[in-house]
Amino acid sequence: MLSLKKYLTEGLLQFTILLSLIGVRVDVDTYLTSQLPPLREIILGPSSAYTQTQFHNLRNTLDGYGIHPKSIDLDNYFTARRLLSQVRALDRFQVPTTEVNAWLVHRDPEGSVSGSQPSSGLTLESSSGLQDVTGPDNGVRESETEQGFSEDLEDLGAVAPPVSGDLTKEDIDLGAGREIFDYSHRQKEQDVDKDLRDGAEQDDTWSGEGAEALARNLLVDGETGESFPAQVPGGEDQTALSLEECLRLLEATCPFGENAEFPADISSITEAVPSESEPPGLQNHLLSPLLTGTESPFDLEQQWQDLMSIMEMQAMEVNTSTSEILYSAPPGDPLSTNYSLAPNTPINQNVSLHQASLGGCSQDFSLFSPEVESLPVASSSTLLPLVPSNSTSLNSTFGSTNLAGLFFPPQLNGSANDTAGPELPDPLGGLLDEAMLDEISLMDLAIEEGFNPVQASQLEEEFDSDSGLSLDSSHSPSSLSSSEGSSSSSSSSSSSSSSSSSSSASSSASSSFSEEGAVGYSSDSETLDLEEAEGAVGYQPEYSKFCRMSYQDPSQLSCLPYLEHVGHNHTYNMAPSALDSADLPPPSALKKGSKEKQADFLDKQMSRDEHRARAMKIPFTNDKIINLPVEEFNELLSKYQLSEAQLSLIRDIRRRGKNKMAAQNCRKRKLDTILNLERDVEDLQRDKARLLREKVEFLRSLRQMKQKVQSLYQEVFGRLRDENGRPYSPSQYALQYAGDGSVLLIPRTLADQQARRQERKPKDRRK
DNA sequence: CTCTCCTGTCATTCC
DNA sequence: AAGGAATGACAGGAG
Repeated sequence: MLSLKKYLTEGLLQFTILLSLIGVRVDVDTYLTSQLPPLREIILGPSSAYTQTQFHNLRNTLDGYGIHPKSIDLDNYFTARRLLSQVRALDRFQVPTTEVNAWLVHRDPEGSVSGSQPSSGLTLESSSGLQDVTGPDNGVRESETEQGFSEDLEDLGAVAPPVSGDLTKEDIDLGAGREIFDYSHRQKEQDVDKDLRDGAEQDDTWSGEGAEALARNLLVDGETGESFPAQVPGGEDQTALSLEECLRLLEATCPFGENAEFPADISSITEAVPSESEPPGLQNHLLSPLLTGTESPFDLEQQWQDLMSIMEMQAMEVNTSTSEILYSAPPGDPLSTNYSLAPNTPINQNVSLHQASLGGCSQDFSLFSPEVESLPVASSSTLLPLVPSNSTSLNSTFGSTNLAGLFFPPQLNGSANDTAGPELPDPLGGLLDEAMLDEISLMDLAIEEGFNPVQASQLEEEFDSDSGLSLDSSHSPSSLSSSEGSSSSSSSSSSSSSSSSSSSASSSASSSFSEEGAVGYSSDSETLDLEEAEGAVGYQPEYSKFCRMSYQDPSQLSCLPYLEHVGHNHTYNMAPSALDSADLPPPSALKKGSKEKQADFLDKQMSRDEHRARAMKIPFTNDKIINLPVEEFNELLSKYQLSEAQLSLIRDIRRRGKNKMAAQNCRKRKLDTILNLERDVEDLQRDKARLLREKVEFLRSLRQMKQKVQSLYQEVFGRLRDENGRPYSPSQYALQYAGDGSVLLIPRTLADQQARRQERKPKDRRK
């Protein structure tokens, strides 16, 4: 039931967004499967914030080091882990890890405010890709971390000082019988309030100590700076190729070896082919695994995926400029096969040839350039006719015309395929068919999903400008409260260490507690003085503004030892112990004047409940009322002889105080949820863009390989002679590749039938 | 004056 | 059953 509810509330929303991003059918699937854990986290809630747990138990058992299950810190932890995992999972199967990052506990809280939130909120992509994604470890969500820990000052600063007029309404809501709050009570209450204002000068506790900003957490630049030299096939050598060599090449299904001959104007086709040649050894390295089989050792895959991931992150921010590096496959990368094409490689009896193509593919990835991104849309329409035509017009001429069509630049962008396609005799049989089908499917995908790079960029803009998702976290209360959290932690944690009375794990002893416990109930005279001071000063909104949104949780603070050493106080306008001072007996040597302002501050920090409590002469602080564990709270109540009205007020104060904190936490969680979603959207957008780029590159290389195979085919076929020394007619004969790699010269009709057969298989399979 | 945002509060549900 | 967390809804203050 719980999961269902959560799913329906948070999860469904996230899932919807994710689905819309993922699209209908994506080759992303292969990646998403590997992203399952993060995806599930996204769907079911990125953090514990969406899972209700037994906080009481947890809080009581975590014994001082407990991260509040709902705390933003835990959110940070999970978010960081999730994002990191997502990054890792982008290109490989995710191996869940259980390591706990040290930054979680020991991170400098201050760095968060400037380090992470502003960047994440305003410019969600401000940092480099690697930084951005690996950032969580460093500071993506640090501010929230500390916010989650510090909630102790909520009564000190988060409350706008009330005017006494509010009391009338609230008195009715106090839960006590209305008769309790009769006019005399109310009158007295208001009088007390007034007196409090006048006497606020006695409060001398606001130190206003300037807090030191903690050393900022610097985002560690995760960029490796590694450069992976693109491996370029050196197959452009213009050497004479004998028929035997051609056949050998074809048989070896390695048409792109060094010795492969290409027509002189091949350069016009592969305009982006780098001219540099590569060492033969490397070439062999690249090709050898392709010839051996499809199996891909996991370690190799792992390395490859890691490499891809790293390079991906680098290329992400540089966009397409560096993407050519991205796909310079390391030696032996049959993994590229699995990477994207393997699911779409139904080239049944041409396995080896296909692998060779992939090898070339990986080599040709270096050809990728931004301009290519315009290719898929253009070529998709032109390549489509190839599929049916391959099987039907096999008898059409195959020769010089096709050669010309193949090797002229128009071929590259597919325009030549428009005309050449129907005429192609499909000498390559199922190979090209399948490849074409794959390509077309990819193209279709690109079209139907709007994977046009331009559209992708538009999409990004759209998301960036989405008012619903883009939040300026630098202005968000969370970032504001983060500093306060650290500051408040200093006051409360230090005092809590001194207050051994409330040493239980859930004790929320703040400074007021220990002091209060020692001092006890303040005298009436003090109260009166404070009340006088209260009436003297008007409301100053600045204070409430600076002091609001304090999500501090005293219990968490007391449970975090490292915060005890944070000697900062960012509560510039907030009296660290406003409540305490109010209850403390007035210092005898209290000077009026300078102290008066502080008293005003203090008075304005007081919430309505505090005023009420004072008016009702509640003998302990609201902080205590709210934050004490139930047992201690009841114990406290039993110590005093309290009237029914007082008890009722106390319980109301406790209830409201608890609820106030809960509301703050709730809102914070909401905000975090939105930010998480925002971040997830960014990640998915990046993934999407990356996949789009990869797809474009794959298509491009595939096309190039097809052309090369075509040219080789024609080269070989053109050199074949019958027993009379005459060339074979392309309309009557065709070369066919057998499963064992041999090449046969068969009649065209037979080739037609086989091609048709192979064409149907994938179609049926796709249904 | 209106709108928006923030915050506190209440009611309710759930654990 | 009580305590409390979570959250939607509402109101009021402030800009």
